[in-house]
Amino acid sequence: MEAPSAFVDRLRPAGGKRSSKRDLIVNVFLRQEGHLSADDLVDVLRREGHKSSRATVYRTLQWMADAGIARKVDFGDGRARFEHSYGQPRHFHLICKSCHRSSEFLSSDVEALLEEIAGVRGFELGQSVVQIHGRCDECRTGHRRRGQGDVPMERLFARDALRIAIQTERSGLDFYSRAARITKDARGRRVFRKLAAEEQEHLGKLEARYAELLAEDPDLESRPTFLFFKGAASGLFAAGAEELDKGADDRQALRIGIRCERGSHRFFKRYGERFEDSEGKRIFLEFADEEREHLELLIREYRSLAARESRAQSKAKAQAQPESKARRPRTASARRANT
Amino acid sequence: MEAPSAFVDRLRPAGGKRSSKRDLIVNVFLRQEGHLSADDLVDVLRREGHKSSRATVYRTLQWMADAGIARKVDFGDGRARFEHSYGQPRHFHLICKSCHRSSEFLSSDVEALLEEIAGVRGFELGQSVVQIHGRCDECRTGHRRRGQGDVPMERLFARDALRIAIQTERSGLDFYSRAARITKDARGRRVFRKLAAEEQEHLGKLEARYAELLAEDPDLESRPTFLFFKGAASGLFAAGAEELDKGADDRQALRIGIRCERGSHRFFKRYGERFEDSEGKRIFLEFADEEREHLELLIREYRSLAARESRAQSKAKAQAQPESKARRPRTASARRANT
DNA sequence: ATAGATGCAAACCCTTTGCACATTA
DNA sequence: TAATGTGCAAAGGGTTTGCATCTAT
Repeated sequence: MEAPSAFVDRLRPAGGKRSSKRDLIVNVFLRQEGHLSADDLVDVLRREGHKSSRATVYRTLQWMADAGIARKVDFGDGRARFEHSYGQPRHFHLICKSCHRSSEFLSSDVEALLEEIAGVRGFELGQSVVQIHGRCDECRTGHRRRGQGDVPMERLFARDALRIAIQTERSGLDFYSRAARITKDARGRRVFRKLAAEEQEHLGKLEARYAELLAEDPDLESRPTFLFFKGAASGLFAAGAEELDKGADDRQALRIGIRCERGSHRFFKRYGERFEDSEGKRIFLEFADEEREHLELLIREYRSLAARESRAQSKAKAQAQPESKARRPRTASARRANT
Repeated sequence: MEAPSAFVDRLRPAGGKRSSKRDLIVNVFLRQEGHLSADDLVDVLRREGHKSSRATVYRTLQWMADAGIARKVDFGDGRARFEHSYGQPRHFHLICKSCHRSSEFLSSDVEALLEEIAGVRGFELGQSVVQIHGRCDECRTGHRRRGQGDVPMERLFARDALRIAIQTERSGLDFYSRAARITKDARGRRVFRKLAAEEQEHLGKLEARYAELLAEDPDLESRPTFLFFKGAASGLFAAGAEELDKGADDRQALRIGIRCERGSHRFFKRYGERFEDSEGKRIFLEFADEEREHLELLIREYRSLAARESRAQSKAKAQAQPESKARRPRTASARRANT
């Protein structure tokens, strides 16, 4: 969000010389919110006391689009509009045909479907356009809602990413608490407790960051959802917890945990990578990292438990050589878990 | 698909007088496939030996759009294109930025997500635009694939609707066969057998229609998927069958069946209603109707079974008055099923 | 000094409109 | 006859371009 000029400097070598006029236009453009047409931008410049010819503005907008600073969007009203892409994840649009304003949203679910469709059709996916045309809340009801254009999209993205992460963390915490409760093996119990504690701690951090975000902008919480995210990973842990409740031994509990963490890790990694540079992306990728660590821990523990059991088993066998068969409850259940 | 002129006649009163020129332009337009710009249409007319001024063509295209004969689409290249909407469900586009051709697809899953998003944002949903911009298969690989523009979209729609219906029907058949096998009550077994037979019969009809479609156009099967339909109802019956395998008594089997049919009915009704007039729509709605009938039959049977059981129970109670407790296996399991 | 940026006006492209004329109801 | 469609050319709006002029490297 900060240092847009540095950002632009990085992009500058993309083509051409530095020039005070272009710098000016770029900076003014980056200060604007929403979707500007070329003429809108000319007006803003004029209002700020600078005069530039349309041609230059058009050329600069083209230059920004090429450099990746701006994105051209077409709302079908005959004129091209531009939005800056600095720190803004690619997003889709809701366009009110009545007041002609537009708001943004993002849906990984939609993106995933489009990706899949493109794949099936043998299409190399470029940019996708998703526009919902209709009448906005205000135009329908006549009531003015909390403003929409004021909050930087990145903040909304971070808010929603945090919400999803928190929800997932909560499910994870619940899962590990239950797992710790039902695990008989002392070491395994310790591992689950540790993971529960970590989830707890991370949850605390996420909630603190969430509170911080809200403090920076008290209106933030009441704004409409920006990031739609249906196939959330929280469901995985919830399902895992349900499985635990149906009765699971230590090994199964570990297996379920491994499955959940693996899914969760994939999920956040995948979606984190999909988004553009922003706090939301960072949250998802950090999350993915943490889940990976948990995953590795669980796998180590699973191996250790298996090794200990097999040692215990051969020991029991050796002791019970004269007897017909030693009971091997853990091994039996593990075999069941394998199917 | 047939009688487009009748279709146009119905639309005609929408405004204005009949005129030979307009008729001509409309008819020529309706004969074209794909997405025509105004100038494309002028060219086609000229090639067929008719001369019309651009102005008239523009006015006629506008008129067709107003009348609902044509839809204006904007691929972002500065010119408006038109596609005829007669018998064509609303659809989305894949646009090749290399060869500038475009193909269509339809995804109920995407539509459902957009609907949901619009709802959350308080948007009254109008038309949605979904465009996947990228490079098409041919442009990427250089290989020419089976042609894409030749098959009327409606036929693809019907093909895919049939495929989905057939898949669902198969799952349903499997479910009812299993249910019939495990049901102890003779009447209930008969009901399941009847339903299985009906599914079998309907399946046969659908497969016949599918074969017919393929016979009408042998290339049809090899064309890429047009209708993407993920949350298919077939999953419901498969899950139901799985539940049956885990052990279910007669009552539970009926309950599961009711749940599946209800879901299936809702599903096909909902999606059938979403599409525009076409064979695909008809298939879905017919399907929904059939599922509704099955649903009603199952519910009747469930009530009948419950009544018979309760009669048997009170009779047993009366007979066994002196004894300590009569065994009531069905009632006990029914109680379990309730939770 | 020279490649590149700017400003102006003209050109461009797609589309709509004004107006005289032709057609239809 | 009154209302509507058609053709032509002109105007519109958004955008690009040619060219002379500046300005950074």
